[in-house]
Amino acid sequence: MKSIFSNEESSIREINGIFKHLTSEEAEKVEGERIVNSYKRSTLIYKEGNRSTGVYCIHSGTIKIYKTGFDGKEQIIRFAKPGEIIAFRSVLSNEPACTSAKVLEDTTVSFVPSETILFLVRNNGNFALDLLQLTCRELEEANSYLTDIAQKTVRERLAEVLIQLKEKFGTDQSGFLQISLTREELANIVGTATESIIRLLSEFKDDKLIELNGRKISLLNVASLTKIANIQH
Amino acid sequence: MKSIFSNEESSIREINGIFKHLTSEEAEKVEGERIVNSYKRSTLIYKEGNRSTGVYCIHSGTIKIYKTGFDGKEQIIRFAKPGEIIAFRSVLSNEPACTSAKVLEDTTVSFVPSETILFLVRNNGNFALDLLQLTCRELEEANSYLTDIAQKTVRERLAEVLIQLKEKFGTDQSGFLQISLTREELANIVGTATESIIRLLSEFKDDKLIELNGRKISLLNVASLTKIANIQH
DNA sequence: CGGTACGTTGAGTCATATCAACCATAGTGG
DNA sequence: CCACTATGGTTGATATGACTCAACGTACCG
Repeated sequence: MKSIFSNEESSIREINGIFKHLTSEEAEKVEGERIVNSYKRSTLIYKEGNRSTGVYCIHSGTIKIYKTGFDGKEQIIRFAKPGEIIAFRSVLSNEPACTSAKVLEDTTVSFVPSETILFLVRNNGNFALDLLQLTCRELEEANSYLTDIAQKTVRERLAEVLIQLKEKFGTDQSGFLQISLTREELANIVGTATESIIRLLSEFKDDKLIELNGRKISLLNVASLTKIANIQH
Repeated sequence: MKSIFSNEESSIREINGIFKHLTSEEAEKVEGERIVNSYKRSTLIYKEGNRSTGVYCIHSGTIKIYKTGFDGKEQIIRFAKPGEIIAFRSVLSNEPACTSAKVLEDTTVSFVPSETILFLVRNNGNFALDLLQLTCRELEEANSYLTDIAQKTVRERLAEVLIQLKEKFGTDQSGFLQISLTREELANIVGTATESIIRLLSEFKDDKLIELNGRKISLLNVASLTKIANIQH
């Protein structure tokens, strides 16, 4: 496991794939302009409606990105983990943030100012292309999940979300997902009520598809879950 | 109203805003490489799973972009009208298309090969930035609609969709929306069953919120519809 | 020790999906 | 010119998934 220190000392090009095509001078410029910060669990990094003054490259920890719906209910859009960047949409489109970001697991980030990012986009075509691919990937995921929410049942979506969480965060030695979410947060990903999540998790548990230990979840039968989720390949 | 001919003859920079920052030489390059095509209603322009070899800039007509869900049901992601481009996601990320595009109203498009687009991204930072803003705008819309589908009722979403259609396509002299959709297509935007759309449209009609004439829809009381839609500003 | 946040369960309700029947229209082919 | 078929629209009856509300348990924290 890398310490925060080793991350701070390593080059920005290694920390975050998005910077892989920077020239040495560009990388040095970013090194000089980035600001490393640490945030504790529950810290709000940025808030819907505010302008972003830069992007955050995540060194360590986990962050949830969510939108607040009409009645204040949050819809989790995605999670960000080490190697990913957040707030780039607001920076690139020069508009207020349309999501909020809150720390799930204590995190260390590099803040890179908007002007630096925009400078790089204008001056390094490969960097621009990498960013475009990043936004396009997110766009694809958003459209795909849109279709799922519109067409699948809550049960199917929960199975799918569990599988995605496993793919994204992996498992510890005991097989438990390496992400800890409240039932309410799970509900806010799937797009349902907390009680529905609780009942479905119990069902999955009774059916020996998963194992539960407080907030820890282990997938016992991915094949069956995949079938339940109706995942297309 | 512009004729197809005048569109073909006008500069690509005027036809599509995305090209507004091209240099004269770049614009000329695009002029030389684009291929103008016309498609009749119901033509499939590209299909989910296939690779795109370029983007399509729409001169005239309307196109629906949709994903096919697990059981074959289509989810309409967006509509494209003159001045917009389609298939850029697949081109930029160099992946198979994750949506299909079908002609709703006879259309004329300029096909611009992938290599041309990628060349421009790499060589013109402002073009890259414009494309980034375009993808970011779509990303925002996708996330926003994701939240709506997850949290709002069908009734709320239908009201919202009707308002969005009015904003995007406008109305004719009689006040009818300038887009003609089947009940099934409406259902495939809102993410519900055809029968539900029919019933809700009748309700709205009974409540004097809309007027119906076959597929033609006129919004009589946008204020009430906005309230029903719970649209946040 | 009281407070707060989270988790769980049961009961009742409602919005929406599903199923089925039917009508209208238009295009097709013999 | 007429059956034939396909497509789209409508309505009613019924089923049910999921939400809401309410009560209660648990655990941690100051």
